[in-house]
Amino acid sequence: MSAITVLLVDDHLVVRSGLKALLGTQPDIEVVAEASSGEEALTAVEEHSPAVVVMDLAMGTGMDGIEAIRKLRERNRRQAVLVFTTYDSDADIVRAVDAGAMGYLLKDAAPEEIFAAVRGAVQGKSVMSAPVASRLFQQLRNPDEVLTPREAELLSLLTEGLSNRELGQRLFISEATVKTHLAHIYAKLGVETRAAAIATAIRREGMR
Amino acid sequence: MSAITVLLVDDHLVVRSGLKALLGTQPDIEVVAEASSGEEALTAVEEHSPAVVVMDLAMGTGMDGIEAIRKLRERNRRQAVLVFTTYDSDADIVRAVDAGAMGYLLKDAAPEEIFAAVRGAVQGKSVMSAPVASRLFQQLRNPDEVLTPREAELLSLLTEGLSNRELGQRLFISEATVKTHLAHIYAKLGVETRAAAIATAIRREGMR
DNA sequence: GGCCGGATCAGCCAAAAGGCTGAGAGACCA
DNA sequence: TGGTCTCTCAGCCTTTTGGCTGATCCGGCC
Repeated sequence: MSAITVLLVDDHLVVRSGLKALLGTQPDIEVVAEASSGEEALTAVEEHSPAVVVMDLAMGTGMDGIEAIRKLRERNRRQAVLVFTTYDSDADIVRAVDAGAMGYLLKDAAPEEIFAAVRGAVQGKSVMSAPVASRLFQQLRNPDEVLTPREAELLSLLTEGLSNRELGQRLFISEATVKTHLAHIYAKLGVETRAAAIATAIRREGMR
Repeated sequence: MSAITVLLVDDHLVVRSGLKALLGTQPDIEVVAEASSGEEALTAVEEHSPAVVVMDLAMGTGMDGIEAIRKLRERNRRQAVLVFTTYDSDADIVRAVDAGAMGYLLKDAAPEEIFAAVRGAVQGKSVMSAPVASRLFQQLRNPDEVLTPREAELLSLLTEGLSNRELGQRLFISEATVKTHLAHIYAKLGVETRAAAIATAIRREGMR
């Protein structure tokens, strides 16, 4: 039986070669190509038809990882894609899964975990790192922590550094209403100050 | 003549093995040890006395890279340390250089650049990636806008959402001093509130 | 029709943050 | 030696923010 063919996509050469070395230790896995951007990934898939694409979400320039996943899946709905990235941001996880990723691994994952994810991906299995999974579970268990559209709008403006007065003016609501919304947002995010809310929002949702 | 001995410090296994593979292609460079945390790095240096320590700043748990550099340099002022990290944040650069780093490389650096930095470090030369260098130049042109190491440290903690009291406790200074530093930071960043400072810092510095 | 969640607003009070001035200690440099 | 920079701290005052309670309005939904 032939080995599982893999395409690596990451804009960092050292990460690619590290992952290649790691996967190379497995006789049933073979890295057949590498790409350093979303664009390159698309052409590399055309050329090599890898069984699995292992992709970083953060690409320095051009198309980002999410967009690349979406395009890959548009062209071939059977294409297995694994996300292999540094940060476990709620927003990124949701967006990646939505775009069609089969699994979501963090870069500090154990080698065995990575091997298992690659093998699982070709069988259509979904594999994700424990921290990622726990985040998703928490979202499912606690729908109370989901922001309403208006709250999300406020939070987004909050991360631009606006004061309550400015928020009110921008949204055509009174300062009192702003404060009410903020109180709800703080409760849902589990913080007590606007500074912590901003920090949490940016780190958790990938806002910037 | 013997090879340049190197200790790799990064909490991501794939990055370590990638870097090791890359450096292994050079006959005059030898990776003699690896560490996945600041604590491990300290003991590994004791044991192997590497000529150069190549270190990521962002360590998942425990001592961060900056702290590790400081401790290494306290024990041996001749220890060459190269920072090898993902983001070119102003604050991190200033703090790393202040802590005693000899060079500052980004993870997407070209292999030749990395080799040159390692070779330069043992001779006491300072090497940095082009984007990092340009940031420093810009700072030199506008010295009024350059944060002092202490201010950068505060700003970094600020982006974690801490209150003035918490900042004081964390840094072992009074709340009054915290407020003084913050006032200076706001002036240099051109903002008026901590929320805006956090937003600016994160967007401008790539902090997270 | 009644219930509920989301969005809107008000008032009151305590805590936190910010603006301002002034000042001492230590390092570094000309 | 004197000047400059950084870090440290204090007091005073105003503005902003956050916690709490209670209230109205509207659109879906059973």
